[in-house]
Amino acid sequence: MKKEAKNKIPVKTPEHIRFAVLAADIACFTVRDDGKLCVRLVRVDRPPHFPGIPGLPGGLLDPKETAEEAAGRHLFTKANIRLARTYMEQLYTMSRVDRDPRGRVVSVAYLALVPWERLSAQEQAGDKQAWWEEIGKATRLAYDHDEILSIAVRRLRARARYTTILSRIMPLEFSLTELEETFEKVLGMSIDKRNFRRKILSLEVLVKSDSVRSGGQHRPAQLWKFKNKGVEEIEVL
Amino acid sequence: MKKEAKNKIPVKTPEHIRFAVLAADIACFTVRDDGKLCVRLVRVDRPPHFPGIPGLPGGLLDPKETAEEAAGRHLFTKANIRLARTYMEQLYTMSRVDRDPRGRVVSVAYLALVPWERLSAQEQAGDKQAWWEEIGKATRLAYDHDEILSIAVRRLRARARYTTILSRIMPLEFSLTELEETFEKVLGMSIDKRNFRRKILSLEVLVKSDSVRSGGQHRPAQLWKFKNKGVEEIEVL
DNA sequence: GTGTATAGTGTATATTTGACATTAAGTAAT
DNA sequence: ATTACTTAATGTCAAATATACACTATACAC
Repeated sequence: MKKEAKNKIPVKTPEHIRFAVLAADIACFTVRDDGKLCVRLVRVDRPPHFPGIPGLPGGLLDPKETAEEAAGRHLFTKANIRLARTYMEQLYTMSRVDRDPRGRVVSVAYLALVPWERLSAQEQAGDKQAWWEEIGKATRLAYDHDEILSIAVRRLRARARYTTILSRIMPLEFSLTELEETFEKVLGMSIDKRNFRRKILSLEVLVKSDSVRSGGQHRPAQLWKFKNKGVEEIEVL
Repeated sequence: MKKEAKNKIPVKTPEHIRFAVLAADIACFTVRDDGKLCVRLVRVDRPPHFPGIPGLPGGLLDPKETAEEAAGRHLFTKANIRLARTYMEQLYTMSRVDRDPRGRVVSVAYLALVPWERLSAQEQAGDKQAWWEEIGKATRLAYDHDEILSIAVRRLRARARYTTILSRIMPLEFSLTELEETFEKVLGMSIDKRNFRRKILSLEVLVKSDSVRSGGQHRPAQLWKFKNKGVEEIEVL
């Protein structure tokens, strides 16, 4: 219990005053080049409750920091993912009184997306401190991070259907097959190739790139990119 | 209204520790019997910054309380709306450092809906402390409550389109015309009567009630109710 | 019984969706 | 250069859904 002092985290809110410790946690997703939808996990080392247990990256807010800024900072310091290429939106605020065994900590959770292609070798890599974990591999996470993760996946699925949010997890240029596979991975369903192409092209959110993806021993694929960088509210599927 | 609370609120978070004051604010909507979409406002009396300025109901979290519990409590104590008949969902967490001139206060905002019909006479009433204000009457609100309100209206509109959330703002029984008018008010558009009826009935979320609404000097309307109490994820319009 | 006000209904057309199979264009091996 | 292989790219028909639009029904007040 005296770990607290060492970590400098004030873990007990006095009962009679109404301060709380604020944290930000991030569910950061990518689609790895093997096609798997993955989330960035870190080793949470807080005995006795969570000795070497995995969890989402996160940490406390500094006094002069918004929750979003803290999320970006901790995503970098804890999980080694730089914010620059990362899309982030607020997800849900977790305020259960006993969610942190050390004391009252309210956490603002964020959903983040980053294209695998835009991660550095170091960011793609995993080690004992931080790694990419395939979604669906049901690991038990520290605190209420299981719940955050499940809210994040639900939200990602919903937003994939009626916004262009997946533009923020795709590489700059991609083939229609790659885009379709990303939809299939995220939505967990298979999609008819011809119908998908007709629909996504009719939305006019894509533009042809100059280049093609050659490499395999087969016909090269035309590459496309999203017209706009933002996340647009358009019914996709 | 506890006057003592005012004095006991620590308004300045010390810079060197990472506590924050936590609050919950509520954007609570109803459709008044005159058909207007309204939000519940309260008088915020915090000179020198907000002397008698309107704002959303809200207040601080108690140490043993979730944000949602605090939202329900303050909705009652500040705005005199009982939670029992009220639907509530988390909206957004506001964490700008200077959002409260008194010091660092992070607020978890909630979206609430309540059927006008289920409000008591006292809850329907307005006085100088709390009242129903028509949406669109651009009053400037205290803190960042303008922003919360605008996020809430956007969210309500989006959710009205692909969920049955409006079931939570309708009376127990209603005519199809009344339901259509609610959609029109919330979405800010006019809807074809016949197409609306065909669509909403095809979703099979409504059941006929036994009664009709008579009263005007015209043909009485069949009344309907929602099959389920919950908010279902179905594409409505 | 006449006037009035809102409730309630149907149809034709355009658009979108869903199901489904073949040809096109490169690479590699012979 | 021919062939085998692999993924890219494309079209059509039927069904479902969306849109546009106008008249009849029923209760009440007078």
